[in-house]
Amino acid sequence: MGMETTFTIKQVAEQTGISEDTIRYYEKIALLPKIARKENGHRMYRSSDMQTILLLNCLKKTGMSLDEMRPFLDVSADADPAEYPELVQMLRDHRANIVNQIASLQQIVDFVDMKLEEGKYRRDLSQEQSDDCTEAITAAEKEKLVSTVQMNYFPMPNRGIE
Amino acid sequence: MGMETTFTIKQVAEQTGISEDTIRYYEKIALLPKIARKENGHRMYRSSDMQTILLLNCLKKTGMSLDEMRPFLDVSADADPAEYPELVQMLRDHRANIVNQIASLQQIVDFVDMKLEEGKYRRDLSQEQSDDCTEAITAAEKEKLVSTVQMNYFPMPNRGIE
DNA sequence: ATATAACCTGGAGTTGACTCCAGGTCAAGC
DNA sequence: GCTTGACCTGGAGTCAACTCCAGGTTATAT
Repeated sequence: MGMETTFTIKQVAEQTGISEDTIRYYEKIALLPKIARKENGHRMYRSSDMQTILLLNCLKKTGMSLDEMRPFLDVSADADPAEYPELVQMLRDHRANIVNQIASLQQIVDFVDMKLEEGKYRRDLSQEQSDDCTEAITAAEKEKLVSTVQMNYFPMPNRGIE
Repeated sequence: MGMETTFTIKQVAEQTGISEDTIRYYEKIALLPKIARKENGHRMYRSSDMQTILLLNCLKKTGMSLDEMRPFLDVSADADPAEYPELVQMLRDHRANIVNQIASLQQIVDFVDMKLEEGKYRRDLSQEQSDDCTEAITAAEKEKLVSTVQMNYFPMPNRGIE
């Protein structure tokens, strides 16, 4: 019968790179659901639990606090999101923030790449779009006599560090 | 002669939304350079200082620790980056992380949007690309019987919440 | 039989990033 | 002359997010 494969906490820790203590901590503060136990009391993680842990870690890296993550998990778990329209708005807002942040980071990277190549810089369209971040970087860069650069995304530039 | 306009700490706090205490703290831990003083000892911020503060705030929002920000500030300040190739690599790495993160967030948002529209979902190419984050989400979503979705960036979807 | 290893719990300790406070200076207004 | 407000300093306090630990159980290996 459908015996789902499960993992020990050690395995989960190894595979996710997150410490056992932290994983237990996430359960303690209810970021993870109650994990099922074996007869001996040891936790048995299902792969969906592991995915949730990875998701937490990912959201954390985007600067989200553990508390802020709860709604994300709710939507992922309850699967009934039409009930929470403001939650969806939160998701959208957070994405918008991240979009702005990456734009800013992209500019920093472009800036650095540019300096490496000394002189070879391309200037293109400067789109509208406003967030403290983008402003911060464009303005900071202007101080160094570099104008706004185009933002390009997925194709990692990899321009010669030669 | 070139009298640059300066700002009081209060003004900087108001304009950046960051508290005076925090601004002083950043100087204390040398994330900001020594800020010039007036005769009476009060700090005089130049607009480049303000931009640096905004940059710090922006990087913070992307989940970077204050310590990790230091190299970014060095490159921005010293303007001599060919000396630090591993620093450039750091920048690239961080950007790559963020790119992956936004891809993941995009998928979450798409997922939620999809659920709102109940049934109308588009499935496109699923690119390669690997990061715990993207894996976490795609796998988590598969659990809910939703397949990988295409990532689209700047045009905010804004599909009817109707 | 016993040691080793993987797990458990509750709670204390640590770290990073602020945030608050007491006590003091200085300049302007009443 | 005195109060008010904006600033200063050093240091203590707070909060989130871990991280560590002591003391205990159970399963496997020698």
